[in-house]
Amino acid sequence: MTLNHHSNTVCLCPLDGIIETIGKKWALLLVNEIGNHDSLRYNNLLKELKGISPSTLASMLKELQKEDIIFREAFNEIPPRVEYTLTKRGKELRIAIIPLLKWATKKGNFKIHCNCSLLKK
Amino acid sequence: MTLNHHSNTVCLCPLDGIIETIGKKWALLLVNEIGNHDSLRYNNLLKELKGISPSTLASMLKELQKEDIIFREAFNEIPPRVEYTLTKRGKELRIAIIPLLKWATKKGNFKIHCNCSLLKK
DNA sequence: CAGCATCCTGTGCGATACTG
DNA sequence: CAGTATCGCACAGGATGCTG
Repeated sequence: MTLNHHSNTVCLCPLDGIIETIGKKWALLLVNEIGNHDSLRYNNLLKELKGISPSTLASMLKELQKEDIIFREAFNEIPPRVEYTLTKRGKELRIAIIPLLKWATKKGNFKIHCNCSLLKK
Repeated sequence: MTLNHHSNTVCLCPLDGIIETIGKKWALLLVNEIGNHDSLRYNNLLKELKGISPSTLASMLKELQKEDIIFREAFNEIPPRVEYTLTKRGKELRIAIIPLLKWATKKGNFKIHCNCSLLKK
């Protein structure tokens, strides 16, 4: 994806690269789910995100780690334990998408009913 | 994509469905390009969005029309003329992604250099 | 428990040629 | 000019079974 610079117009260059990650089917759901729980483990995520497959979850987790959005902490125990949390950047992302959520709720003439506390402010 | 409702947490239900469109490779670039020019024609878009193929452009245009993000106006002339503009909803989308753009510019310790006027406010 | 390896399907998307 | 039709590839992502 090639993005241009224009001083008098909006450019999307900052999104270059990150859109491929953020736009993926489970990316934001994953970020949100972890954010809602502070910390989550692999099998928890597998259950909470109904429908995601192990392989897909694993690859998304890696990708989001690489983008410094989530943090992986492994404990040397038996059985093994791994906790996923949002990084500072990940928490900021969660905030940054709120306008987009608000936009999405206004569809045509009707408004999608949603109980999200953050959308009511 | 299945999204849950939780009253005390952030939910992504509003994004259900729309993410599949917005997250696509050319979607935001297309919205932005049209927004920057007020109005654009098919072949203009083909040139401005360097690298997009005719078929991809055509399918994206259709999808964005269906989502009420862009508007297609055909003139009965020879040769044929078709103008694409942003709908009200499309213009709002363009504004709604600015926080996301700002977020994306802050990558780790360095800041992406970008000349976008809207990002400097 | 937390994944990885493997296989398989759907589809996003590019290239090119053609049409009303 | 504004697309459509056809082909082909790459990859997202599901299902299942295996491993440290």
